Amino acid sequence: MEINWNEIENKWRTKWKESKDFETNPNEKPKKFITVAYPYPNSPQHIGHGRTYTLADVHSRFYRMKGYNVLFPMGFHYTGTPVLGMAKRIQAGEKEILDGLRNVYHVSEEDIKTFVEPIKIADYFHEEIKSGMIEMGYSIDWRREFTTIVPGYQKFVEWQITTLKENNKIIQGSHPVGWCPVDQNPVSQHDTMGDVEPKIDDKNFLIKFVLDEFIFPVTTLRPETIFGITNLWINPNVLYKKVSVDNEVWIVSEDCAKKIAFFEKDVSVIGEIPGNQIIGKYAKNHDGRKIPILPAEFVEPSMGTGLVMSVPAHAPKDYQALMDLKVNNHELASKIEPIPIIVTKGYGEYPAKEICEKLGVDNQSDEKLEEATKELYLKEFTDGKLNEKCDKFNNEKVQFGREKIREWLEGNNHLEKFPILENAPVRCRCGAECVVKILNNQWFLNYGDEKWKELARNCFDEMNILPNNIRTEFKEVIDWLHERACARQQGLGTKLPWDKDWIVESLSDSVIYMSYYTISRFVNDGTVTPDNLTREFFDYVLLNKGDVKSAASVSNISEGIVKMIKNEFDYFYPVDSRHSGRDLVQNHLSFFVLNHVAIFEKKFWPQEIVVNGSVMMDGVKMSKSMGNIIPLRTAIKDHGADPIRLAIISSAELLQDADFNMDSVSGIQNKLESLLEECSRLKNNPINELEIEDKWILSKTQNKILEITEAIQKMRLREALHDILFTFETDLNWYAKRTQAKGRKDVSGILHQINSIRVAMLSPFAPHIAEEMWSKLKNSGLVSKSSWPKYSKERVDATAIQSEDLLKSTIEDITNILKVTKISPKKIVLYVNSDEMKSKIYHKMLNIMVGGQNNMGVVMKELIADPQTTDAKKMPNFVQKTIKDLHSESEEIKAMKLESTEFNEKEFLSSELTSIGKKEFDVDIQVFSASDEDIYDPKEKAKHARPFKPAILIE
RNA sequence: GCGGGAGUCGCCCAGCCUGGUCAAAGGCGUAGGGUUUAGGACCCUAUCUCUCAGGAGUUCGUGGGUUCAAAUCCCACCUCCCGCACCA
Repeated sequence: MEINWNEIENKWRTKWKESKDFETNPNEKPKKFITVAYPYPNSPQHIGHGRTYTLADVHSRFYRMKGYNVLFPMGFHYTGTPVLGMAKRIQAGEKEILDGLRNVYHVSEEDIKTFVEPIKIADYFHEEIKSGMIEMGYSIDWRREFTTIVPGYQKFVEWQITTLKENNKIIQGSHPVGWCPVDQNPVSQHDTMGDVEPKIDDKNFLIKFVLDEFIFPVTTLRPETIFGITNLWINPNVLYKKVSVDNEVWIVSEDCAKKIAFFEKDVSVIGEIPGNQIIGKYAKNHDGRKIPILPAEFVEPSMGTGLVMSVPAHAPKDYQALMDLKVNNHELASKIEPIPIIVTKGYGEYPAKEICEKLGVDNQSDEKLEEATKELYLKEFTDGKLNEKCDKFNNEKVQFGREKIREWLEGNNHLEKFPILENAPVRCRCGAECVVKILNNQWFLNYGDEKWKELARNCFDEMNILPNNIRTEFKEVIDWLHERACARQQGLGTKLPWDKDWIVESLSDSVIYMSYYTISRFVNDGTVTPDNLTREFFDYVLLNKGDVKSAASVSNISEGIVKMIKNEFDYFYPVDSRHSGRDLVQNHLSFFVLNHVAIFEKKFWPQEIVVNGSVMMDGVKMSKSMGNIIPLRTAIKDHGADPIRLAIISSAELLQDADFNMDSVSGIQNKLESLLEECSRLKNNPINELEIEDKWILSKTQNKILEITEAIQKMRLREALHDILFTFETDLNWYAKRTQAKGRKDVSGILHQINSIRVAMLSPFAPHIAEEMWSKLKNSGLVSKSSWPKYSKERVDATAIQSEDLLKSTIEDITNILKVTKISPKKIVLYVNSDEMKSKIYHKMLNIMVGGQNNMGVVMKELIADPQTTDAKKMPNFVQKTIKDLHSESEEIKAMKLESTEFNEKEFLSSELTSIGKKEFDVDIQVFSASDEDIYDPKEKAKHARPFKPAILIE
């Protein structure tokens, strides 16, 4: 049967829409508030984006069927800069981006023309993404939709950021950023040529020496080496500048003078001095020692200050430069000996000397020096220890000592940060070369605050995190977080209420917005206007601060409306489940928790976080440049929404990266088609007296309900789906075999019942086709509104399960013998145990072993201790073999056997095995009890029979 | 460096949290059979080694340990992947 997916899906979507099933208001039922990180609309969503939303939708639909009042809303995050960069590139007519829009995203020329305006881009993709979400069948309450630049939301963010500031969570400070000197703006990846992120290295430092009336600053990555300094290097061929910096005068290279002008310092060049005029002078270090200044050509004026300090014991370049001078009998240099300050395993006193000799370095322009430097720096950093020359830092490991020395020097005004562009040169789109600028008036959220962190930890401790093994990662993130800039100078968004030069940064205006979903529907339907959303209003509704009277009067709305909105918030909050991709663990999800604990009282703290991995396409990462992006809507059109949903879910468990491929989609299509076909065939006939296999399959169905429900609760959707679609099939196949062998024609009613349960459980995963199946089964109403199948232990028939199990294992044994012996059977005879003592011992052993005990000694001891079974010591062989039998059985079966009532093996096998055995092996099967008078037992097999393990004779 | 994660029977990948149901699911590949005018698609069977009686042996990166029992817990080591910020 060919399925027209789009047609079926459309049909059911219309039904859902008409019945307003997903529009959720407070009612008397328990609620679940499930949210997903809203999308940033600068491209259509592809299959990868679909994953998080699909998982959340399954989650929502599941709880809806479980009887909860589920709110699943959606918004759109316009805040940020990427569309600005896009608009600029489109304005400039850049071929790459235009081709992408045309060929990958299929945007019409007309629409592209409007894209010179950033908001038009966002608007376009907003609609595009929304359509895709609807087509995927997401059960979203669209009445609550908003974008982050609508006035109501901005009011909310203003309130949020003001509240944070008043709670002392926001501080001002300095921060280095990538900066375009021409545009006078910070640059991010989207603003640069080739889309490179300007990387700032802030592990670079400037150390001040004093040379007469001047400051002689050098730059270094290793502040700890000041203890091993022997001299300073200057390039004799460079013309240095005398520069007034605040109230000091520095000698630096011209390049450096330009850089520090962006460090919020007062900088002006007041003179110059050739490098060779400084050679031979002395500069004083932090403890007043006089350090000679020597010439070295490797010193580059573009690096740092253009001046370098020399640590010949540990820096290969310094060592080699010193050697070069000594070879030329430089007078000053010949008196200098390296001062070792770090002890490292595997190296002697002078590591730099050793490594230069090992690599065969010739002179200071030797390329091998780079390699030597890299190797030694790393080794000394990871393994090295500071020695007694380092004064109070003696014995510190370099990794920790470096930081301490830095702090100490900085405290004494001998050291400053000197951030550099790690991946220079980075060019702005305007063509200018970017620099590092230090902003002194940047606003930060003070995530480094220990008290704040502690609150967040409390929240995490009580929160459900799925999968749980990502919990440690959150702990680490909280430990590691520190101040984070929360405002920037460009992009879409909300202005800082107290400093209108700044816009609230996009990761800071998206942390507690879930609460706004409880308000947005009243803004959207006109109950309130953005002007009504005053501070007093939010304080009352969200924080229960103040009283309804003044909140209403200040906001200029009725008390009834304020109460109604507060009621809505109180009903839906807190967030019961927050879904997001794993890439947001380090930022959004952690900020989400931090901001909630900073603003809301404890009962409104988030309850659960669900994190999922990303999606690969045929085993490789999806990327525009690879051209392997499939827009979600295209995929839906080609394959149907449900097959895509299932393919995404079935390809990986939560945190795993899912590998999406078209083979699995068509496999799923086939599966669903045959299931639909079966549903059309099944009649809801009355069910007659149940036979043993009926009881078995119904019991199995109960077990499946239990397993699947538990799996979904843990968001192990892949496992659940797999059970619904495939594992179920194994049991149904066995059932079919059994009923066919018996020639039964009356099973349609039972299969109808089982498949109804199956379809109901499939419904959250593949909602459209499940509706279709449900209607083909002629069940009433919508399956999405039916209730989730309930597990009841009473409906599990332990005897049926153990007897079917006996049947299966007996057939397996016969097959096994046939396989090994390669004989074709003419006659099969079974002998079941009839020894009462064996049965008694067997039961006793079940009792002993059901908890997992399987030690022969222990089992035997317990058997002998019981007078009923003390005879067990006469048959150790039997006990040992039985231990093996039971050992290889599942706990579930063991428990079943223990539970089940008296069971007659012979009767069961002779009535049931004959039919199925005939079908399987095409011979008649005879069953004897070992004690039967008329037994046919030419090979004396009967005595080997054990309970649930009949002896077998094949001729 | 700091932090997180992974290494499973030809390949991909489940199992590990909660030890025994594990020679270890599923998919691909391969082999044999069926169906088909052919290609394709589909169905059945087999797929660590040995074994003519339902059995035995050796496996889950390497080496140790805990335990009656380890793919699963602990320790060490090797290899690989990812994140480190003001960016959504």
